[in-house]
Amino acid sequence: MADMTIGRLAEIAGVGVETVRFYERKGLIDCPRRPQRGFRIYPDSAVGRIRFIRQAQDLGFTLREIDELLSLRADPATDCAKVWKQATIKLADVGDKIARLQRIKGALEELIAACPRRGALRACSIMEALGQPPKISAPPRPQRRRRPR
Amino acid sequence: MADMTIGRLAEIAGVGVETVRFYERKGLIDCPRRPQRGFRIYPDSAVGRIRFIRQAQDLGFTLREIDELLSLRADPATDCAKVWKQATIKLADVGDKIARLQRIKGALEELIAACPRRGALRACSIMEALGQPPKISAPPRPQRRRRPR
DNA sequence: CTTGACTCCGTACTAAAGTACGGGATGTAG
DNA sequence: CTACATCCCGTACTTTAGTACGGAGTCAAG
Repeated sequence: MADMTIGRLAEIAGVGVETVRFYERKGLIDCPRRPQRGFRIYPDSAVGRIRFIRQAQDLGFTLREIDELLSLRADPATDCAKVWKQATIKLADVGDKIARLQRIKGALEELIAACPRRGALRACSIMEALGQPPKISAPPRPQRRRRPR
Repeated sequence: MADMTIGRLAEIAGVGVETVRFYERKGLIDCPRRPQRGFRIYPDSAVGRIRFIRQAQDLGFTLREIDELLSLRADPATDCAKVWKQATIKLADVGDKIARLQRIKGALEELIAACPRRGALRACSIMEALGQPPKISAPPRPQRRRRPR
């Protein structure tokens, strides 16, 4: 099984047809459009690509970040040092996410263990496990904060 | 230092004032509005709350999910078994996220290790580490897929 | 050669999560 | 007491990530 139409691709990858076209517009999947009559024909590797995108999204990466992630394996013409740097940054990012998820996990486990499974709930907050100041220690009031995301 | 106005809270928590009001509207932070003249006054615990929300968001939880997460520590009147169930579900979810992030991490480490830091790039894709079929094995073509998210 | 499923493209709409705006009230430092 | 920073509320705008729609072209089975 190789080479499929957009509908089939969308189906096995578990997304809508429009989503595939959307990702194409965003440059997240290389556009194939073998125009034997205008129809897009995809290699089955496209399935993995789309699955990767969904997974990464579920892990908190934006499409932009996923694009960065994907372009790490891009054309061999790129400067390798640049790629290395990008990968290193992403690695730190991922490590950080893991650490924080592990804190949540620990807190959840504690919560679950502490729960007698009947009666009222003891004081056990997941919140305790997080919310510690990272490093933003209140700059000297630069009037009207602005924080994009 | 306890009890602050919305502006101060927003500042230390590292968000905009509007965001705080937005979270209040969404029921993510309990509305304090001690109306000694309409102004909202927050206890400093609100800082942790907001930080928690941002962290969780960064880890791929939606505000709705965060609400679920937070309501686990809610009022002691709730049935404990219900809370336990919710927590267990979330725990599985978190474990899953961690596993997948670890796969990405491994792939990134490999990529970094394989990169000689100069010259052209060897064939090394992060994509390899993911994209394996979860379980959706193409249902018998139920005509016109539909997949919300 | 018709019919029904599938594709094309562009445009428009939606939902989530904020951000910005504007006009009015309030509180506090000088 | 007056300025000026903050606060109030509601409404409107923005970005991200899709979804939906509609009219037309296309392909394959009967």
